[in-house]
Amino acid sequence: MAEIKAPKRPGRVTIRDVASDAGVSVAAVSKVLRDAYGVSDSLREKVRVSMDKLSYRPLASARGLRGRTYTLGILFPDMRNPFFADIFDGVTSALARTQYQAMQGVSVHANELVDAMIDRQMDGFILIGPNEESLRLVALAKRVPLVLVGHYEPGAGLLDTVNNDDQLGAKLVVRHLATNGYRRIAMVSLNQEPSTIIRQRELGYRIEMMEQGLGTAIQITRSSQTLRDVQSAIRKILESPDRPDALFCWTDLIAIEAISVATDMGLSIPGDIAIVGYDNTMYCDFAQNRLTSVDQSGELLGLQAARLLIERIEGRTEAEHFVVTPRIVARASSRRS
Amino acid sequence: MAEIKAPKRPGRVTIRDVASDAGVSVAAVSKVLRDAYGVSDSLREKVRVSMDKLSYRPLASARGLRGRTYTLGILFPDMRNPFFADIFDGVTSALARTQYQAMQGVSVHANELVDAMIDRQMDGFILIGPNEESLRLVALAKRVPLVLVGHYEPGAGLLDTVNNDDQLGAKLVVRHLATNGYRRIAMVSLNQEPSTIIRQRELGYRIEMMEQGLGTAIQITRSSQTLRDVQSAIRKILESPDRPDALFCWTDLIAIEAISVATDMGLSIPGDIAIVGYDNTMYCDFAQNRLTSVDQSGELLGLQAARLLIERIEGRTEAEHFVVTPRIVARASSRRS
DNA sequence: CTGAAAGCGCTTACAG
DNA sequence: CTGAAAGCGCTTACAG
Repeated sequence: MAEIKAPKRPGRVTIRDVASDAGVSVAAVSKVLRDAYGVSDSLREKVRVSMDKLSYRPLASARGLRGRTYTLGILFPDMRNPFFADIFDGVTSALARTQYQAMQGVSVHANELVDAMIDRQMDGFILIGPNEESLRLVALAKRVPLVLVGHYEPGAGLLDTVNNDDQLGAKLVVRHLATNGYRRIAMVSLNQEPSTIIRQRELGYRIEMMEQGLGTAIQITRSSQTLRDVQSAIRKILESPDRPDALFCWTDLIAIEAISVATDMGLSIPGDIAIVGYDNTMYCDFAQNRLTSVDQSGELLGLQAARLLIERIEGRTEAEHFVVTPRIVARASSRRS
Repeated sequence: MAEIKAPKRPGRVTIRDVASDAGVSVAAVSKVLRDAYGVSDSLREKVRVSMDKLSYRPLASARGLRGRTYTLGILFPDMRNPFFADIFDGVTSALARTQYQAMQGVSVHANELVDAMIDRQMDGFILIGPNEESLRLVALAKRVPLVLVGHYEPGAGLLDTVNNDDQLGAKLVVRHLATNGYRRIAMVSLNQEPSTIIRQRELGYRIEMMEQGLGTAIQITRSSQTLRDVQSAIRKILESPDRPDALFCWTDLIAIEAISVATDMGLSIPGDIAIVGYDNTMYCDFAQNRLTSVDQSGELLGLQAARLLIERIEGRTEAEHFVVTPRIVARASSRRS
């Protein structure tokens, strides 16, 4: 008739085991766990020893029921843009010496996934290049700590943002191309409406084209991100009678596809057409691409995003907006010999 | 003096709210949630209505404390290999109509991350190309449902595996190259010890080289995955006095780097050197690569992995090992004109 | 500084 | 078929 407490999670060491091993209360162990004050050094030491001895690991979801889970959600709009790996590297290194752990999610529309992650008690979120409307993002920030990478939301005091100066980046591209003698510079952009960074790049492109006296050559083509759409959009541009002599693509992956289409059509790069990307990903350096691109330090952006998010979670209430200055990295794809 | 129950999670609708709204017990709502039997249609209906009305979402971590969290961990060894995106697409589509949600993690060594994810109550794991030793993986499978993609573990009855026939894939490559007149076919492999799929590819390469009477030309170079190491390894191969006339790279990303190095050195592809990859990722099709590769249907692998994992979680105990037959996709990088 | 008790939002036996 | 109670592993006030 003994009371039977079947351990559901076989072998899992709980806070109770640690407490009894150390000869202290459960609450004391919890305090040591959270680095809370009000524990003597000797008690802390005893608990630490027991935790090590028993290889104790706190169950995040149990902690989350009252406090934090020390889990951050990092959301990407897709898995194929190589730039995101750079950002992720930054996040990883920022988290390395903390007790926070990153879980990633991938979804074109972050909304549902964020809800699912909130159900799973994430402490906060980094949204990379979110395709959501600003209003939704601001509403979300009311519920949970939020940092946006690649989305302008200057007015909002509820959330932090991390960006490069996209307008400047686009200007640098146009300036570089104009300096190299290109005139009919077209831009390949993205047709996702809420993307504020794309709009900034378009704006920078327009402004600098005017500045360079090339206003009449302004031509923006907006395409989805699917390989099929991108290819047909680019093909259409390159087949037009008044073919541009330079193509500014909003991200490297598109630029690489543009190189492919142009090559397929027998056009020489940069003789017949210059091609420039954005993000300066590893593919730019490959000899088959030699792609001029704008470096926006993805790793730095990721690092700052993680830092800002943790600060938020730990209590900061004023918004911070981190901006890095981009620089152009010229390669053969846009240099007239 | 009224009892104050401060709602910690402001605005969160709980199972209790639903129960009182529907006029039933908390246990009844839980049963509807879990699709458990022993609930009348009318009760179920009442509960459903209340859940919708209140926009109720169960808190996964609270569920996890006793039952499941309906969360799967998908672990990748890195974020830069484009093949993993194909696998992920398959996982995503398999999960679309289920209540399971995938969270991704990225880590060269899955071990620590899996522990962190177990702390976060994931119901099971898909490990993509794990770099862990078999013993550790088997031990892990004793603790939690586990499916391996890209790792052979035939003996183990505790875990499921999903693979393409890597040995056959490598044979197809050698056969294709030999048919196209290449003789000195070298292989660029990976120096990570526990990788069973790489060993299978090496084995297939060796066997088929012998088969083709090219045994004396067998040459395997093992490199790490860092850009730097890969480039210097390939450069060394291509600069050697008895330069191979074909390079079989264990994954597309390496092959693309090989194209870069060869191009840099002024070698023509496929005239001076043929290059073949593995995985048939989207980059193979680009005109600047035109890379021959082995298609192993990443999406199908991901789909099967997700299916097997859910089956495991829901009770299957015998192991299943899914194998897809690879096929070679020939492109210009290995075709002598 | 330390600990007993209540509670987070669910699920799980167990009665009825 | 339905529900009251105990419990999952933690944290949080609150006493002492």
